Amino acid sequence: MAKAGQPKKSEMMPGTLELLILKTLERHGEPLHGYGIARHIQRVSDDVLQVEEGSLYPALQRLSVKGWVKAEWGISDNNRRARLYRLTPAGRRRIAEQVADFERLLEAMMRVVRPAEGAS
Amino acid sequence: MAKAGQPKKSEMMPGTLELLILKTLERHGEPLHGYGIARHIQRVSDDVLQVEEGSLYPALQRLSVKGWVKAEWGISDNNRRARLYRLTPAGRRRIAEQVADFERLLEAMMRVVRPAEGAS
DNA sequence: CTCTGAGGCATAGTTAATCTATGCAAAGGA
DNA sequence: TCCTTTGCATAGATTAACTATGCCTCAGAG
Repeated sequence: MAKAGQPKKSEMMPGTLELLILKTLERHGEPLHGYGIARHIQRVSDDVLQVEEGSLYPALQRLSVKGWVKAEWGISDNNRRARLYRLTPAGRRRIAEQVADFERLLEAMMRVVRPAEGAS
Repeated sequence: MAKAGQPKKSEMMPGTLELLILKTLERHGEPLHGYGIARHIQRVSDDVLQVEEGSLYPALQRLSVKGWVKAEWGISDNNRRARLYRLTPAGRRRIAEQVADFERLLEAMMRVVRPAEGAS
C-alpha cells in the first residue's frame, strides 16, 4: 500500500496538444526531441499536464505532415540517437493563429461559465 | 444570395460541453429543454460556440446517466412537446468541481503558452 | 562482463467525444 | 396546403487521445 495518492492526476486539455508542442519549440529556441518536449511541458506546467508518448509521437507526425515542424535525426545531450524537431517558418506563423483561436474560444467559454464575476 | 460569410466559423472546445450545459442550467434557474440550452450557449457566447444537436443530445444522456441532470417530458414555451432538463443537487455540486478542474488545466496551459506575459 | 534502469522512438488497438447526416413529428404562418 | 421553425433522437464517420507493447542504446552497478 502506502500508495499515498497524488493529490490530482495529470491530464491534458483535449485539442491543445499541438499548440503546446509548437509553443514549447518556440520557447526553447533550438531543436528539441520528443522526450524533451514532453518533459518540458510537464515541468513548465508544474506537473499538471502530462503528455503520454502514445499521444506525443502521433501529434509530432501530424505537425510534420502539415509542415509546421521539420524532423531530423541527431544526437541528444545524453549522447543518444534522437529525432530532433525544429519549427518551420510556417509553423512559427501558425502559432499566432493557434493562440488567437484558443483565446477566442476561451473568452467565449468564460462568458458562459462566469456569470458576472468581476475580477478574480 | 447575400451569404456574406461568417467572419469565423463557430466551434467547440472539446471536453467542455458538459460544463457548458451544467452552467447553462444553473444560470437559467428553471428547467430547460435541449434546443433552448443550445441556443442559450450560442447567444451568451456571442455566436462563437455552436453546439450541434448530434453532440448535445448524447451529452445530455451522459449527464442523465451520471445523475447530474434529470429529464422529464413537458411543454415548451412554444407549446411544443419538449424534454425538460433540471439540475440535480449532485449536478449542482459537480459544477464547482468541473470549474475548478477546468481552471486548473487552464492555468497550466497558460504557463506553457504565455512565456512571461505580465497582466493582459 | 553482465544486468538493469533510464533515455528515446514508434505503432497497434482501444476508447471517447464530437460532427454529419438523417429521420420523425407537431405548430403556425403564408 | 405547404413550408419553416421548433424539437428529439440515432447511426455512422472522424479524430484525438490513451494503453500497452516492442525495440534499441547508453551508462552505471554488481
